[in-house]
Amino acid sequence: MKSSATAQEVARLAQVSQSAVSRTFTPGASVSEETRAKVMAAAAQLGYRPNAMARSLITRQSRIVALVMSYLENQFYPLVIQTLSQKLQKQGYHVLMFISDLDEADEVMAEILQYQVDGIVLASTMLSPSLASSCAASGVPIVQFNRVADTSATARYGTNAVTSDNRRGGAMVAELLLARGFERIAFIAGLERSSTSVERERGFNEALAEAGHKVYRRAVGDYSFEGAQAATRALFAAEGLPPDALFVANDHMAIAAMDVLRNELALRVPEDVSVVGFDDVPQAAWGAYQLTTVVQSVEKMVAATVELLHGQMRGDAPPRHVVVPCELVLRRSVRPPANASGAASD
Amino acid sequence: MKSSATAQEVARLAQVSQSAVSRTFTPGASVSEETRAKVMAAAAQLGYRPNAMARSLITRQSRIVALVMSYLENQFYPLVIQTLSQKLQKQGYHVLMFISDLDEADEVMAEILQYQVDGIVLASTMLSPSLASSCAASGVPIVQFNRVADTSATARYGTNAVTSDNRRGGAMVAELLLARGFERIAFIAGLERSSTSVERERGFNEALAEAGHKVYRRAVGDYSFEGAQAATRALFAAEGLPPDALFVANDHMAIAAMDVLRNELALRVPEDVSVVGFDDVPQAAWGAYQLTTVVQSVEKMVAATVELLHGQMRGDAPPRHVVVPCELVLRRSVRPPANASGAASD
DNA sequence: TTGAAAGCGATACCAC
DNA sequence: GTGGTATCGCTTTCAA
Repeated sequence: MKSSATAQEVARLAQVSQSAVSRTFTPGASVSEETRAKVMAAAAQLGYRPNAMARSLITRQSRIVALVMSYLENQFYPLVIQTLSQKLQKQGYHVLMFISDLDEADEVMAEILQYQVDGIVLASTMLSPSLASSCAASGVPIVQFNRVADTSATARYGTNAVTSDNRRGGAMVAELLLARGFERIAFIAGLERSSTSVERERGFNEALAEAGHKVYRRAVGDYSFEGAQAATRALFAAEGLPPDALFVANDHMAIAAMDVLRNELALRVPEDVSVVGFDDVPQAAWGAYQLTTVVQSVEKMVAATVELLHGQMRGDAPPRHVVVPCELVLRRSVRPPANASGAASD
Repeated sequence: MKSSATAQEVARLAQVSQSAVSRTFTPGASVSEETRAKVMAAAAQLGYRPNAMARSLITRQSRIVALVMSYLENQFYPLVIQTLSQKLQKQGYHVLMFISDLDEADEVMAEILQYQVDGIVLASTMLSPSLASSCAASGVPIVQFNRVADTSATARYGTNAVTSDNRRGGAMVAELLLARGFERIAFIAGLERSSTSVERERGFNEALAEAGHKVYRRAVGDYSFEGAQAATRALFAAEGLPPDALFVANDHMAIAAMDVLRNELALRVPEDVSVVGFDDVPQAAWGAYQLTTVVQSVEKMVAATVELLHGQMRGDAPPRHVVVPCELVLRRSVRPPANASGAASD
């Protein structure tokens, strides 16, 4: 048996019309209990399942959402896949994965459109103008996840976005480090052109400035493990006193940084240098490092994404940029206040 | 513009038949340069892309492969997604993701089959007999990745599998630990019913026995982070001398174990206890721990999977169980030989 | 409630 | 090489 049974065959076996079969499998259609029973019996016997391709050809709904990502090394993204996929599955949608380097985005876009997807989620990838316009042209709703293209383009093409409050998150880090009395605070940026890195740095710098401080040293890690390792080496190889605190634009890079600090430079964290990250990676990632980080909730972000997508797919709801608040979670990679070493208060 | 252009419209604009349009977009069809040019121009103008749904309806090929996974916490699996997705994309296939808890496997299966996928990759999930039979019935080739159901079922339904040489890998660990002179070697198992854990343990025990040794203590971690933490606590809380070496059935759990050793029990790795894992997780995961591990190459395993799938989809090639060799990679989580502490030789 | 018939958008087989 | 036509499996009017 190569192909599974068709509605035609089920109809024949059940002694009803093909339409009846169709109705039986269409929620909320009018079928008598009797016919339905006959159809279900026949269907079960033949192992019949409606052909989603044929169905979507006519309903113009594939119930497929495309998820585009550029790389999964960063532990944050697997979590996104899992959460998004599960939430969508509950609503009867499915995720078609596209791994794409940034330069082949247009090619990928063409493939996506062929599958008549109902929506697109763009994660860890910037929406190029050409991509945005081909989306707009095809009328497929698209949500940018975690990163946004420059707002001008977003506004122009009416695209949606879900990000966390990166700017505020960056500020929270600055406030923490200043309150703990650090004096030589360094920063490792991600991809210079990504909105996440830019916003986090902006908030960070603003808060430092407000307190009359400024960043001590700065390097770029391009959101890669290797890049962050190199950036860390550079920050600590420069002449003058080494940094006493380090804000890294995401957890993935923060882990790389701590790896270098501990295993190459023989520095202790947090005794010699404190480290703060950003994102939300599972404990398996930050475990050994007990990384203090600004957590952006995958759960909330994905929920917002699904909701946005839904609204767009129904046709109501205008495009929006949803900003999810984030939260600072203290762990042992930041040195506690000097006057409170040990006991908490009292 | 809601829906994109159809071949019909392109044909009209290009002043050719719809067939000509179809041929233009069918690699290796016979179209004159002239027609092709006319069609391409019209297509470009209308933003035409063939509708994959309609196409697959008639070609009976969706060029979609379903990937079923149960959880992505284990860093090994994101790598699998990425590699598999990229390799398949290169061949014109795409990955439809299904996250499934083991108990809802049948439900998921039904959904998968609706999409007329060309193949199924089952990772981190066991193939239940019912699942296997519904696959066999539908004639969709299926490859079990990394785990296998009991071989009897595999043979019966003629399913494919790709695993690494877990048994030999387990033996390699035993040989290493014995050669280094450890005496109280403990083991943390994964899911007791999974072939990976069973085979790794079997090889491990066999090699120990061959040298006249046996495992000192044993606990079960169920392949979860929390389970492995608890298992580690149990192993070291038992009365008597604590283990001096620990073989953990996968890296994900090994990281959890080392987390407990270091952060809860204040033990040093490898000075107080050596640890060995299994799998192939990225450096971001093992970095701080410098975990010694048996590496099963994702690259090779995925390559084998794609090849298997291909053979099955073409119809030639019999079902096979491909066993990929694995390799022991030494890092600092295992104490070096006592007589060679420091310099390597000389 | 039911069945017959008209497509959805593309491919494949056919004569020309 | 090209254009007509049947067909893929299903949903959806529309009469009955």
